[in-house]
Amino acid sequence: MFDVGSGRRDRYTQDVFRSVGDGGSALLERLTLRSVNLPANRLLIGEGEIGNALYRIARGWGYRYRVFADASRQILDFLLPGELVGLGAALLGVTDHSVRSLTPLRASALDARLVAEAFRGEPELAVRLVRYVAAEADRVEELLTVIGCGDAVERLAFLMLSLYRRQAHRSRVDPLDTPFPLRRQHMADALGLTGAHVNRTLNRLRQDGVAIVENRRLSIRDLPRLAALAGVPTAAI
Amino acid sequence: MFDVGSGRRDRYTQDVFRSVGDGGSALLERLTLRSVNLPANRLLIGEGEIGNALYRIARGWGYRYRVFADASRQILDFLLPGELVGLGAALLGVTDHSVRSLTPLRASALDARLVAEAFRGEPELAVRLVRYVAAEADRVEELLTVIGCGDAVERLAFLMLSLYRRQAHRSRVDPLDTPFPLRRQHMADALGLTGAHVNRTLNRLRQDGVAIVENRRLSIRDLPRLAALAGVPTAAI
DNA sequence: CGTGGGCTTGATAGTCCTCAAGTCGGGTGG
DNA sequence: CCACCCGACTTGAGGACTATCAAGCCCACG
Repeated sequence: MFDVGSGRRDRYTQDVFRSVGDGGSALLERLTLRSVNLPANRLLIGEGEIGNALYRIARGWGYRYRVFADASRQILDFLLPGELVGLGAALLGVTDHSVRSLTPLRASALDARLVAEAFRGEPELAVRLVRYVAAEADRVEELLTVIGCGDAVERLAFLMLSLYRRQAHRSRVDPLDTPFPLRRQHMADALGLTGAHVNRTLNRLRQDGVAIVENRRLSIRDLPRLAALAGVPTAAI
Repeated sequence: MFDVGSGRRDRYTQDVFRSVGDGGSALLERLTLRSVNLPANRLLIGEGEIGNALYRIARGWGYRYRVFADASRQILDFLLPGELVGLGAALLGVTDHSVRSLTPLRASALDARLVAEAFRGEPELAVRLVRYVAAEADRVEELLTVIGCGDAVERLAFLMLSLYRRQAHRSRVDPLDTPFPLRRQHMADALGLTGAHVNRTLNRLRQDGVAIVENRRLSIRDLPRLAALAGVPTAAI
């Protein structure tokens, strides 16, 4: 008996295929098509082509975004090594977002029929896939909340904490020296700010001894304060 | 053979149980527990209790929201008659949002085991449920985009258009006289604005002949212009 | 070494918020 | 039936935050 909605607080569901049993691993192996390599800042999936494309990121970071009025863009989520790309869209059919590499990226393309087969014969895997999508949606809702309610300092604190925790969840990382490959403009586009103001706000966070972003790395100097700014109850750190 | 990610552009997936076949209808009937009635502005599901609660709205509107830093709130989505409440949370296990009635509300509670049973023995229904969650997530991403990229006029235009289209999708409604039971504060909390500024912006939209909100009803006077403001390509109206 | 992209910083302006007072309308109790 | 009352709406003035625009700097890279 697999558990659905059993209350596990597994918000950062990753490694979808790990410990799924023979069926899941076999499916994964059988449906891996090819490997792609991208330099930084290239289109992996264009707006509209989603639905057939399904990738698993082997190395590097990416992000998915929507364009607004053919002018600006909103980054919806960042994609870390080990995570899946295009799963949510594969379930809905089509969505209007694109995916781009943030750093040099290596990903393996999966056959989108994986999803259909999972639903047909691997309910346990299907549940994992759905949980994955729900966790993605949860992150977007968190981001929406901090953008709708918070000022620039709180938004940046949230972004730092969120990306730090996602990395810490999957591997041991030093809070004082975490990978953080976003440029100013990426933070701006994710948080509804401008690059210039992101820069000013980062300065303030550094001066206040909260956190430092430098050389594509994040150094968290005061985790409790960062979490407080990000709107996270201190108990949940 | 049921279709998964087949490219159907069914973004407003509703009536999840309609035409699912015997299994789906039987499940729905068997797992309907009781009916609840709420006056306007009452808590239907509190933050954290989600996961076991699953409702289907029979009459009235609701909305789900998150609180930020114990002070303000972000409305994530509105819930219209016929729609499901708590499904996304039932899949993930727990999320930190609450659900409240916007108008007087009648809803029937469903047994959350519906989800588990669907995955075990009704793959077609499971796919529909997942599509439903994906469509919800899609709406949240649209909202995030317009809040991150647009000004007050564009945000309000988006909200009007979005709620109009969701109603038009399920029943014939007059664009010149659509139900729109949100107060100023609801629009503000959904769009990252203040009630006062929502009011000023509504005035401008009325003076510009785009749309009028009055007496809990929306009157769209210039649909193409409204859509353009909302960031929707004119072809997609 | 030249070059280009990203970063940094300043000055200015605009959007939106805050606070507050006044108005309106619907519901309630006398 | 009327007076009251409370919540929602409306509008104004002032201020805070963030955007815009622009220029110079630094560094990585060819």
